[in-house]
Amino acid sequence: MATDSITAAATPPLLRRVNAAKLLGVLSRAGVMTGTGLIEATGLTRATVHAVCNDLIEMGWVVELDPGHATVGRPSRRFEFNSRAGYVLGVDVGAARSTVLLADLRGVTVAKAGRSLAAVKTPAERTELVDQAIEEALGAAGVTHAQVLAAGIGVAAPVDRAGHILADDEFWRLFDPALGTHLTTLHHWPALLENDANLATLGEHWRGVAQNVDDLAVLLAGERFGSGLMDSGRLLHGSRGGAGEMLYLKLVEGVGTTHGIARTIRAAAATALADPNLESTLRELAGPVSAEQVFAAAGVGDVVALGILRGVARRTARVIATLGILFNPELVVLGGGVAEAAGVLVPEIEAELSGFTTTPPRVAVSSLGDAIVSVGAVRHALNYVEAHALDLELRPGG
Amino acid sequence: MATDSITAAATPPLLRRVNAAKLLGVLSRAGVMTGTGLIEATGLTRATVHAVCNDLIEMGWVVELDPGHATVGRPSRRFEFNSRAGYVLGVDVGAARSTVLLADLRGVTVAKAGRSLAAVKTPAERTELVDQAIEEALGAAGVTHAQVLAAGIGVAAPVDRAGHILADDEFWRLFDPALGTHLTTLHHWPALLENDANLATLGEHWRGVAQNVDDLAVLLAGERFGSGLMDSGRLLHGSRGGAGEMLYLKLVEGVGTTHGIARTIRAAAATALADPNLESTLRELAGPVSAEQVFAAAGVGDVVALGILRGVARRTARVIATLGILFNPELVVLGGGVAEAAGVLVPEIEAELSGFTTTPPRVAVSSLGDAIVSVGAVRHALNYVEAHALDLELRPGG
DNA sequence: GTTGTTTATATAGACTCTAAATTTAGACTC
DNA sequence: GAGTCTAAATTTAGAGTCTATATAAACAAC
Repeated sequence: MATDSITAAATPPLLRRVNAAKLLGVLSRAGVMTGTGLIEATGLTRATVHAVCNDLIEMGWVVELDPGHATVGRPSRRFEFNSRAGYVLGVDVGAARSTVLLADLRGVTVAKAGRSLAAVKTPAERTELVDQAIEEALGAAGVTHAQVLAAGIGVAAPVDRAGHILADDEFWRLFDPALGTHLTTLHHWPALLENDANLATLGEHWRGVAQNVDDLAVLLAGERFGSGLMDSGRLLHGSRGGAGEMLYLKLVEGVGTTHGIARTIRAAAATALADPNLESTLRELAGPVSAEQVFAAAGVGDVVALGILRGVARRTARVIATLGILFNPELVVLGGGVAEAAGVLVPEIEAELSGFTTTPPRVAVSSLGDAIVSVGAVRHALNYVEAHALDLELRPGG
Repeated sequence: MATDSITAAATPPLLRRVNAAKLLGVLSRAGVMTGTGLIEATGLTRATVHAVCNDLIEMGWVVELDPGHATVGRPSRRFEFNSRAGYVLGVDVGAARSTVLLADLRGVTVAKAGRSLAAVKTPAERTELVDQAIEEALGAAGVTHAQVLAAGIGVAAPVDRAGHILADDEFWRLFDPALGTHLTTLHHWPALLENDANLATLGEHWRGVAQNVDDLAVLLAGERFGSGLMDSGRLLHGSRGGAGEMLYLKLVEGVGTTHGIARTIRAAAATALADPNLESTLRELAGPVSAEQVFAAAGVGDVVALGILRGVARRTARVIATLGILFNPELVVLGGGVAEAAGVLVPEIEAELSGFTTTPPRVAVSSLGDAIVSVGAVRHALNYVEAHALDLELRPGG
């Protein structure tokens, strides 16, 4: 708004760029199209469509297939988006584990790898293990470094719009000061850092339960609450990448901490079993009770477990209520470690929500499981590739 | 993202549109520029600049001035943005009062009018009074209906991105079902509805204390808390226009209601004075104590008043903390009825905030006073005009 | 009045698109 | 198997946009 934007003047070649980008976008979503199909989809004339397609074939983004079997008339040229013109990486650098997805340009996963980070003691060790996972994924698919066009990297830290981890925050500065620069400089591709909850939001919007939902919140709810917020299809970042931070929960009645669902369940179970008068199948288990065990016990009717889950649902409803009222998303997606099991909480959560607002958001549980962040990281990288497609140089694989 | 957008193909005239829009934007911000200045600002060549300027002069958006006194060389053509090519209205339809600003295309106010809505009983009466204020402003400036290009209308209700008041909400449906359609159909200009807190945010961003701050929250804090949220220069709306709604405050410890600063102060004063043991200058006042009186008493050292304000500051800090943590704005602006007086609360609020987060937003008090919403409404209308400038037909005034 | 500087105007060339005419490739018909 | 039909590809002409360069104009200074 205030920018006097000395962006370049619009010259005739800009038209070709605009039309080429548009055609490539249409084709990448459709996969294969004929010339006539592209004419209808883009509004361009046949002459232009062919000229643009020839350009894109030259650049490597499009390949021409054998003409299809025409029923009548001259056979069409058939164009296919060259989804193997390059690859992207989606990397989730979690607290306990790093997951790497290697995907083609349509987002189809071609390799997967992971490393446990549980024993990591230094940032350098973590980076090394992440690199190992990346190399493993590339090796498994036979993809060279030069073929990778971008990598999305999810971290559990505030990341601003420029992809920088908030340096002011001492915790994260200790955590991984060099992860971003390391990955960006060591490899040939841009490493696009983003907050993990934001990537989870991109993931659900792209391939999860929030497709076609442009006003969205994703609540990572396993060990610690964190959220990603999307308004009109755009992720929020705030001034220092802190949007979605949930530390305010310590001010919310009936919530009090940012402890997530799994952690809250474990604590509640420990408290309940400390009371010798309560009878529960949970008592038969050896060692501390896990959240999964409580869900399982509730599934077979254990009264104590059901009581714990009811309390957790009510608490979670309060978390969702604050987000839902202030942001007004159409949908709140529960993700993170407990996502599948948390499905049983949804009815109770929704019932509770209606006590806080007359226009509550819908509540759903993630369908992406462990991959919620890494799938979003792939989408993040693809967004970059789509935005810069005509500027990137494609290199054929070895 | 999911849209297969059958937007029109990019044809050569699009270039002219792009360049004309850019040049007009530069000129509207600068006021008067020479051809050479426009060349530098736009990156276009002289031939193109002149061609575009001739087009814009033809359309009425630009006027050519007498050549300036050249120090050396051939005198430049001088072009001026024709800020009187049309006008916009900024209308604040508040609970108690409606304020109308009439502004030229650079946003300079050329007339002002208002009506009290205190005695209004029906929507039709309200609409009638708003219309009266509009007519008064137009009459005072000698501007005809045909010269008005757009009107921004602020209402204290959720308004979605399309400018529709949330119809589901029974309160607002009773309030003013037909205000939008009435104003749109009765006059020749588009009436662009928007939530009042959102307009306040536009206003502060444009002409208030938040200039150059693109991650911003404005907290209307007079009788009832309401907020407008801006991320990266864009207003948030949520799925049904409810973004910024603060009903969640009833779940926040130490807040409990959406009652604003003025209302909270009055209630605290009444409570304090009910205790016969407390000595205070407030006791000498006749009738119920107003918020202004408490601010005044505190200003002269009244201990009870100071205690009330301290409590209000702490409560307000909790409101700002929730917004500040979840949204991470760079700045939170306090606006509404108590804005000027609330300046004295800021130090206490900021001190309190640092107890909730290590990265609190800055806190400031609105500089726009009563006009916060109507100024934003003018900006909202101007945004529309700028976006559609080349499609609008300008009509000379009578 | 001549010179110098800056700007305005005119012309030529390049790139882009559309629109319309022409050609082509395959299927179908007799 | 030659002719016909159809849809698509290709070619050609025309219009709009920009830049770059050359030429003309207006004013100041000497």
